[in-house]
Amino acid sequence: MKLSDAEWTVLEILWQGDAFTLGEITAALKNINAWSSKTVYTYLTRMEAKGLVAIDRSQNAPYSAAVLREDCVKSERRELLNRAYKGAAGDLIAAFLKESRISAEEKERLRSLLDEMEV
Amino acid sequence: MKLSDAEWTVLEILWQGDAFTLGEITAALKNINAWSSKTVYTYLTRMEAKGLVAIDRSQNAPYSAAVLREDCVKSERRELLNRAYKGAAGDLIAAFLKESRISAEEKERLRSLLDEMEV
DNA sequence: GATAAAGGACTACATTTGTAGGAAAGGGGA
DNA sequence: TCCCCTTTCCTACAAATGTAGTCCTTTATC
Repeated sequence: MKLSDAEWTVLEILWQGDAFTLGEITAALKNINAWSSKTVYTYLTRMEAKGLVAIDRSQNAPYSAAVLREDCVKSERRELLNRAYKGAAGDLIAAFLKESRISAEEKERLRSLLDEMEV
Repeated sequence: MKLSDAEWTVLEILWQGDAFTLGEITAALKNINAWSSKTVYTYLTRMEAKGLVAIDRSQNAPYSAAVLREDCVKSERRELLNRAYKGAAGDLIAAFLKESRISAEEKERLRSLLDEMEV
């Protein structure tokens, strides 16, 4: 499932807790997008239809995420890897290494990861 | 600039050469998407309006990419890094390392990159 | 010179996404 | 009990995207 920016934004809120009311979600989004609660509601119901959000209409905090953040992140990783690097993870990793400033501890961590990997 | 799947597909063709005719592009896409040449033409002109494609109507091979692949790849990298990792490149790289099988040579290459990086 | 094939310009139409407005219903307090 | 605020549901409407069709012109070909 490919998420739009708006969908990703909504899910980021939902991933921060268990279940929310419309008001809570709208309030949490205030700092990011000044969406009307109507707009937020539209997103939530459309995302329910896509299986991204669960709505339990019997609860007073009906809204929750229906997908795991880790799964979404993984599919974004796959998307980048295949689209831009045709699966060549080494190149991708090298590109990230080159353009990011990584702390010494991070470097150590990555080195250990490399060591631990079976070939 | 955020590219849709279709736009990316078209650009992948254009990046393979200098300038193309509509027929060449349509033919090259045959294996991937069986788009009518009309559809391809629509994409090309819309992408011209967005500055993604250059059309030199005085040439017989009028179509070429107006953006560099490397720039598009870079912006996809940024997108993933910020969206899914909030800029934490170390985590992102670790995730790619963990889920990809990387050859011994690649591992060496990455190790060297780590060594070369100034902190 | 007539014709077919390819390309260009314009138009079309459905779907998805962004962004709400309005009407109705439910719940909580004066 | 009545009113107000929030929530729901339904509807709307523009822009972007996916996917062509039509009609006209150019060009190569017989």
